[in-house]
Amino acid sequence: MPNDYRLDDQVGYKLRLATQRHLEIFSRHLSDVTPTQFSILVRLYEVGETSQNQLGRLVAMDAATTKGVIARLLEKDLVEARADPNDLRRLQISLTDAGRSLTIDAIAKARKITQDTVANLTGRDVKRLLELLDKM
Amino acid sequence: MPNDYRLDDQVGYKLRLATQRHLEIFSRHLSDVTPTQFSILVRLYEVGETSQNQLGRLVAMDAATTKGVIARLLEKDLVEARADPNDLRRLQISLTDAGRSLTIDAIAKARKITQDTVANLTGRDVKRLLELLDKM
DNA sequence: AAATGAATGTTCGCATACTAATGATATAGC
DNA sequence: GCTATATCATTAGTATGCGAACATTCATTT
Repeated sequence: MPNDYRLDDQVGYKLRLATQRHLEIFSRHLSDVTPTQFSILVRLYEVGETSQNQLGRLVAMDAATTKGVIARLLEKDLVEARADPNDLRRLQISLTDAGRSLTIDAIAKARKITQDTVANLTGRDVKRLLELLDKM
Repeated sequence: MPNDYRLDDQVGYKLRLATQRHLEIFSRHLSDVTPTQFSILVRLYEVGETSQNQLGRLVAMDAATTKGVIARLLEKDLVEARADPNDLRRLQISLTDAGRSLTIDAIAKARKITQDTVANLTGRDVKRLLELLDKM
């Protein structure tokens, strides 16, 4: 009988709750873009123009998922796409001016988001949490 | 200039990666149900018959989300629903025999899933991780 | 040069998740 | 008893996220 199994003590369950909480805080501070869209924007800001698939890999996203996220960013004119003349398979993605300024602005807000998310933790706690998540 | 902001060091980003990893391990061990469906089943196993919304709250799920998850569990004949005669708004949900035995079986596999998920962590690490996620 | 295999992007289907809006039913206050 | 409020369930809309199948293009091997 599995009567010593407690759903509430499972890593997966707690991870879901923590993510839920973070998403809620995120959308409260930054309603223009979603966390996923934000990570794509920041990565683009960091590395400059890249192909769509490559960009997806840089944020650990499936090609199919990346396609959808980029489509929504294109619609908002935050990124632009152009064919790579050297490799006709590739679709080069880059930030627009609007995308760049929004990203810079969003990063400032993201600092606050992180602060709020870990508000109940001490500095040491946060460091340890990041380490543990990494190690995992 | 936000050149000291590193996406890879953000709690939200790492949470997403950790969740991703966990989902991958989960589906490898337990392909019959998803993590979400599993948590509903376990909770139902713990508390017995409950209304749909109540059940959703017990696993921190939106009513709309719960509705979809229950619909898929109904289709697989793992749970059954009946109207509550005392409160016609309520839809009482309970495990079927098949659902109960699958749940017991799944819990055994879930232990292995948790083990695999935290394979890189020591016992103390796991305890600390759970505490930190909780505190958060 | 032809064939083979790999990489890139696209589309489809399924499963979460959340918000907002709606309708049905209960209940509390008067 | 009536009404305002709350609760429950459902539906529609938006956004991830993944697997599978596919076409196009590129690189490699024969």
